[in-house]
Order: sequence, then structure tokens, then C-alpha cells
Amino acid sequence: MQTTNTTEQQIIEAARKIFMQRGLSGARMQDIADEAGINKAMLHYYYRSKDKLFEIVFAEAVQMLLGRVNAIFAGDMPWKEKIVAAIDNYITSISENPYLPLFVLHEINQNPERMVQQFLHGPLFPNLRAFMMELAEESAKGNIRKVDPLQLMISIISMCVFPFVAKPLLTGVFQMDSARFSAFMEERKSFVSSFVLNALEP
Amino acid sequence: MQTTNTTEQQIIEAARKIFMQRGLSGARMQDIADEAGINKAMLHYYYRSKDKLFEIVFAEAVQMLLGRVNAIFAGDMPWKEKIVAAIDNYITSISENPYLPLFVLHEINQNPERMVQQFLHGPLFPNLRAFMMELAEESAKGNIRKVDPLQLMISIISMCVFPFVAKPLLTGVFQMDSARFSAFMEERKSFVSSFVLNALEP
DNA sequence: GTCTATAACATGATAGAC
DNA sequence: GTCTATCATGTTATAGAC
Repeated sequence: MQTTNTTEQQIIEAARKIFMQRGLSGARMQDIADEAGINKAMLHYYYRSKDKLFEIVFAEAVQMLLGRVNAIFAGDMPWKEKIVAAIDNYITSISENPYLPLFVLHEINQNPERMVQQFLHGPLFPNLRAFMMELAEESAKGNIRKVDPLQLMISIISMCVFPFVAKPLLTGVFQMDSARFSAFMEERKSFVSSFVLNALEP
Repeated sequence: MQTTNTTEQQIIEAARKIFMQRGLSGARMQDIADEAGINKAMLHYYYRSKDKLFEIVFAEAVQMLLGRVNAIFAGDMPWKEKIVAAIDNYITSISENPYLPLFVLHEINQNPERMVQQFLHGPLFPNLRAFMMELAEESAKGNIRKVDPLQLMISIISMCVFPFVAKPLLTGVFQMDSARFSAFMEERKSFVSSFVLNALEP
């Protein structure tokens, strides 16, 4: 995050906030202008159209969400430590931006073609693939229970991300307030780690 | 699902389809009218306003999503069988309506107050709470590893629901087509069951 | 670069004939 | 009940003064 308060930056930050909360179809250019503390016409002066502005915010969001997944499986720790570190890092990083996953998932569903572009420039998740290969090897060697690495991978991601996506539902159903939810996610780091490692014991 | 093709029903079905795909702010009354094969004015004749129509579709969707969770933990099987059955049932039922979870989650985020109403009339998930109590007991007796039942519960739900919510992302990242994804979710039933039971072994 | 005013269009909702 | 025509409003985008 830059602290340079250039007008372009103010606009992008305002757009990020409004688009993330309300989505493309729910966001109003007036809301973004108000949030940025400038005139509505300025948005068009700097970024031409609502769609152009959205495209920038969305591409950045996809990078944050997916780039993070790959980065988290970087390094060459032993696989157990890698799982623990990845879960810890991912929950921490989403906590800092809890709207991000639902925003991206919703907008992809609205327009799946948008993803195609992202994947052309984007990473092919080399670290993630390497980690899945490693799991397959450990599985073959009998060090861990025989599992489909893809199923395992998606399970780990599900357990980390879904609670954020479903936060208002979960806090409603299980009668948590916001502080209780934060504590729950903090505890969740060690819960998921143990849960996964136990499940993998041969 | 009724087969009575009364106009009211046609409208509700059309509204369900359009709202689920595009959300409240993305849906157009014209789209709903087209989908129902009737005139736009008829929508207002039968349901007064867009908000009224949405309220009906949304309330119904929440019931489908949450009522199902509770129903799935009904019955008095032994807890292991109950876990297996619940996972199997939940994945099957969401497969039949894959847009449902993301729709509900997105709209709750747009307007969390909407949920309050739903919980007043809605169920308090007696079966779910009973099951969590049972887990706590088994945990105390040493029959299963000591775990927080709430963390476990949310993990199970996460692993079943999240792949549907993230379908376009997962199929993109892991290069699956739609058929491959269906097969993946079918295999997932037994994967998640085994995964959870293994993790709970003392 | 920044503002006000306004054009151009989309959309929810209603009036009124049949 | 169903339709066409239209209103009223909201929203993106641009023109033009400063």
C-alpha cells in the first residue's frame, strides 16, 4: 500500500472499497467519487469508464487471492511444516482482507470469461503443483495415508477460505459476535493444521 | 417442484433463475419477464415490486440451504454413519442446485439485516446442536480425538460447500472441464468422509 | 485538473385500453 | 388478466467553463 495521495491512487482505493463491498452491478460511480472525496467527472477523466475501473480492481484482487495461494507454498521446508505454515499464512492474509474471496468468486460467476485473461498473464501455480507432487511421493512411500493430492489441496483451501466467505451466516447460525469470530479464526489455524496432519497419518 | 403452470409459478421460477444467476442488483425485471415468457407489467401485477419478488426467492433459498443442513443431521444413526450420510447427502443436494450457496452468501453480505428476519421464523438447528453435543461426549469418553465440535462442524460444511462456490476458479486453476468437476465432486463424497473419520481417530 | 450542467440511456413502476 | 405506452427516476458518460 502506497501512502502517495495522488488522485489516481485515491480513486483506485475508493473503487476497491466500493466494488469489493457491492460488486460491479451494485456499485455506483457516485459512491466511488464520494468515497474518494472528489467529483464524479474525475473518475471518467482518469479511468474512462466504470468497466475500465472495475477491470483494474478485479485483476488486482485475483492476483492477491491466487498469487497468495502460490506464494504460501513456496520455500523448501519439510512437507508437514509447509502445511502448517501455509494454513497459518493464508488465514492471516485473508483476515486482513476478508471481503476479497467472496468478491472474486461472485464476479467470476457473473462473467467467467474474465478469468481467461487473468490466466494468460497469471501464474500457473508452480509451487502448488510441486507441493502436490511431493504429497503424491510421500503417499507412495507410505509416509502418509494414500490420498488424492487434489482433493487434499482443495480441502485445505476450503477450510481456510470458506469461513470468511460464510461469515455472516456462521455468526448468525452459531450466535457469534465479530470478536468471537476473530478468535475462532485464530484458533482455527492450529485446528486445521492438526486436523489435516492427523487425517494424513498412515 | 410443482408442475402447475400457473402464471404466479412461472414468474417465481423465472425470478429464481435470474436472481440466482445475477443477484439482486444484477437482475433486470425485463430478464425475468422474458424468462417467464410474459410481459414485464405482469410482474408488478402479481408481486408489486422487484424487492417483494426478491424477498420471496431469497427466503426460499435460505430455507433450502440451511434447512438442508439441519435435516441432514436428523435420524439416530451412530455418529460415524451420521457423518458419512450427512456428507453424501449435502454434496448430492447442492449438486442439484449449485448456484444456491454463492447466491445466498453474496446477498447476505450485501444486506446482513435480511438474515435477522430469516432467523426469527427459521429453525435453530436442533439436530445440528444435538450432533455437536454428541461429538463432545464421544470426545470426553476418548472415543474420538479431542476437538472443538464447532471447528469440526464448520470444517465439514466448508469441505462440502466451498468447491461449488469456487467452481469456476477451481476448474480454471486445475484445468478441469465441467464433466471432470462433477466426477471430482462424486469422488469427494468418500474422500471427505474418510478424511474426517481418519482425523478423528484417537 | 477540477468543477457544474446536462445529455443519453436504462430501469422500475404505473396508467389505461382491451 | 394481459397488453402497450409512458412516466419518473437513477445512472453512466460527456461537454464546456474555469
